[in-house]
Amino acid sequence: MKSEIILNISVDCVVFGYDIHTKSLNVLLIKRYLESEKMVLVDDYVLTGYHVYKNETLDETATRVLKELTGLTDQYKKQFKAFGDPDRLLNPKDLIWIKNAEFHERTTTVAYYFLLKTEDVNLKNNNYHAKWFPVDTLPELGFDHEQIILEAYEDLKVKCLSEPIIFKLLPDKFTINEVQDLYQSILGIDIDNRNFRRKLINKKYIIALDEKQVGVSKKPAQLYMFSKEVYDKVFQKNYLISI
Amino acid sequence: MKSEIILNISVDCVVFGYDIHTKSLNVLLIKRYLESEKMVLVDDYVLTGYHVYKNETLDETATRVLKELTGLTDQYKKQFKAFGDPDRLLNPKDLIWIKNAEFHERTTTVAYYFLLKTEDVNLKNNNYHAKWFPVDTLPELGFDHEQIILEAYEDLKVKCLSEPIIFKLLPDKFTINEVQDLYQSILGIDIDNRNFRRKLINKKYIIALDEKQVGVSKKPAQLYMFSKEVYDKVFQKNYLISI
DNA sequence: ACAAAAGTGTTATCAGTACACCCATGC
DNA sequence: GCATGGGTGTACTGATAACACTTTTGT
Repeated sequence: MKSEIILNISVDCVVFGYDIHTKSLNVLLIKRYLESEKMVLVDDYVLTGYHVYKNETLDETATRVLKELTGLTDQYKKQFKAFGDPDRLLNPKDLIWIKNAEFHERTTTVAYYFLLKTEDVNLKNNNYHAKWFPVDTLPELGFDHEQIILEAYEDLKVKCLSEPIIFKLLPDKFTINEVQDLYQSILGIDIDNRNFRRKLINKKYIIALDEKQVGVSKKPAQLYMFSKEVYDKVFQKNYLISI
Repeated sequence: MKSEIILNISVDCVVFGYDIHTKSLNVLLIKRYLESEKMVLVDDYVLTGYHVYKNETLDETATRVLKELTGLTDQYKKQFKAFGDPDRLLNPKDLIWIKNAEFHERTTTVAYYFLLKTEDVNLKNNNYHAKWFPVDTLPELGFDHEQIILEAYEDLKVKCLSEPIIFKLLPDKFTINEVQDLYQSILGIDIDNRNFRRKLINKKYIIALDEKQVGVSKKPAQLYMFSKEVYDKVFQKNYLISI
């Protein structure tokens, strides 16, 4: 037995996926397409999202939406902002679209972002024509979803500097250079490899494994893992005021 | 002509006010009181909040709610989280209260916090029996408002370390020691006066005025101001990874 | 003259930054 | 043997942290 939906509250999910091979931070988007006999009415992309059910929490909605699209559960997620402007769904294409959906014109959406690896998502036989787009070359987007993505990205940029969420975007076993590449992708900066390497290796919760890369056509790199247990033990708040 | 309200979406405001004299970071709460012939049914405090009107943005709702309670406009505000658990308003007292108000049982609230000075708020002839409470000794609170306040406070603690929002809680002219006291109140830590003083005075956007405190029964301290213009000019993102 | 808070300097340590070459491996 | 990315060391600089006494003022 399904619960009823709340017509004017939705959750939208910015699904960030890192492609370790192309070193690209991507966003997972679904196709929005509608045509009349004569012409294409709507043809763009949107975030995945859905209404909140009457008996579920916002977090549960987000989890459900992600599972529906990707099959994945237990991925890192963060609620980062609510978007509720009265005109956020009111440009012409969106109105056409809303007419065809069970959707209130004045819907407030609570936006989440997820962090995962593109390779964990199987896009074959996907009902939504979902596709990955690099976060810096987004396609045309419906509703206010471009703004939502950009704000999610901003939040991610800030957060990855102070919390070890970067590892949510990487496989369990990774090389130091892969972490550096990821930081560079997210932040759009260059990082000195020697300094970065020293810094990371000195962290007690970055643990060198007894393993090296296999199947690479070059010198195979040392693999490391991130230990959340050690991190939690070692971590201490610092109250450094840097204004 | 007033717009209709959206019955299941509200904005709640955590109004932080710093009392420079008692060195206390306070939260402004309003009385919730209801009695039958025989007994007191509800007697506690809640945040100020209200439904969103159909034609206003969430930010506008927050601004309106603050103005209604304090008369103030143009105060620093931040939307920090949406709370939408299906049972967030469902403990017995809250149900009694909701029966008496035009209020949907499954209301999602978008929470904001404001930063201002207690002395800027005139609580005489206030319709809501509003009262300041130190953030670390809150009274009994209705709904999920204790949780909302604590999360607002956490956000404030983090944010005041990296952005110059501290000055929103202080008068335009302040002494270095007043800034230090405020940091100590918010963060619950002790700060070395000499180090703090040097650090602050070295900032180009902390500007020494040609003025000293007046009417104090001790050595009057040098007054300073914060210049947002200089801050914006001088400010540059740093990508310091501190995980 | 006393109380109260304002204001001041030095040293040690740590972290960040800048910078260029050799090494190990697969092909 | 060569191309590719992996991996390494040092010196400089700037910021933080620890620490206690003198000064100024109002009363």
